[in-house]
Amino acid sequence: MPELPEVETIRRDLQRKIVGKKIARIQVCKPKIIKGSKTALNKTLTGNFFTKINRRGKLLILELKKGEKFLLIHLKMTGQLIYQAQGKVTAGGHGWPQIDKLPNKYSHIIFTFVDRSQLFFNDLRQFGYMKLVDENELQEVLKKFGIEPLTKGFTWTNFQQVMAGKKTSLKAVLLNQKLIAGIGNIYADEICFRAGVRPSRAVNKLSSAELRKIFNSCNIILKQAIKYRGTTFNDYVDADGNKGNFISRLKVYQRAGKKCQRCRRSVIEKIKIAGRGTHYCPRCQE
DNA sequence: CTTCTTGTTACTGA
DNA sequence: ATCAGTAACAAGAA
Repeated sequence: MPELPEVETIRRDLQRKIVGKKIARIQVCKPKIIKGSKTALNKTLTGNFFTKINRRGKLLILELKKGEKFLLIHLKMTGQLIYQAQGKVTAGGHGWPQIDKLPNKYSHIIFTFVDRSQLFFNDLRQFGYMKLVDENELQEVLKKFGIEPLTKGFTWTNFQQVMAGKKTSLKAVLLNQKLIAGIGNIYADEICFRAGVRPSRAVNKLSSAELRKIFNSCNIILKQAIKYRGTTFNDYVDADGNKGNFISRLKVYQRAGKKCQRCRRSVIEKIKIAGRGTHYCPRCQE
């Protein structure tokens, strides 16, 4: 699932690959992916180019020339953005092709640039979307996001303020995009493990020391995951179609029933919190 | 066949 | 106001 580290990896890839490249045409194979007017989107994008690729939480914000319009892209669970130069198979690594020949049956939107290179929006479950917005609409959307990890605003003081008085579980708070932006199910579990705190704990019952560990773990886990270009469990790939490498560093997520690598004694348990599968070590997490 | 998975929003009931 | 729980969206894996 693309969470902050995966979306950030794609953002950096696209920033390098498509900024300044003139769009020749857009094929909309699955209209429902586009929220709002399809003709307006087509008209605005064709012949235009992106000047900058930004991100807020798990949302990509592609800025168009003169900054008057923005293309929002959310990948939800199974969305992919894969860029290919004309006639080139860029995917692979170890000589094995990791993606199908594109477009495939999940390629719902296709951008073709004037140099004949292409950007494919693939989405198996079709939950992801694209939306064209103006500056005002963008600000409305951005208002709903909580503090952004790995930025200047993600301070210990702000973090404490966000957590203050929350009676709900730590897991629910970490997943709540209105409080902290960008953390999803994988990294929420990994952050709790690193902090040594059970995700089921009520936030208002956590000590200041525990909160501090959670704050530090947010920074370390997310930074590390970006360094490893994200986690591929099912569908996530970067803009070249390559898998992320963080999966080998996962300590609890998808390790239910396996021995904890830290204490080497307990077995990772899986329960449901806030409606989500939640993994933790009963010995390492209090 | 059923159940589970996940990001987000919407809705209901406490 | 605040929170928990669930349905919905879709498709595939087990």
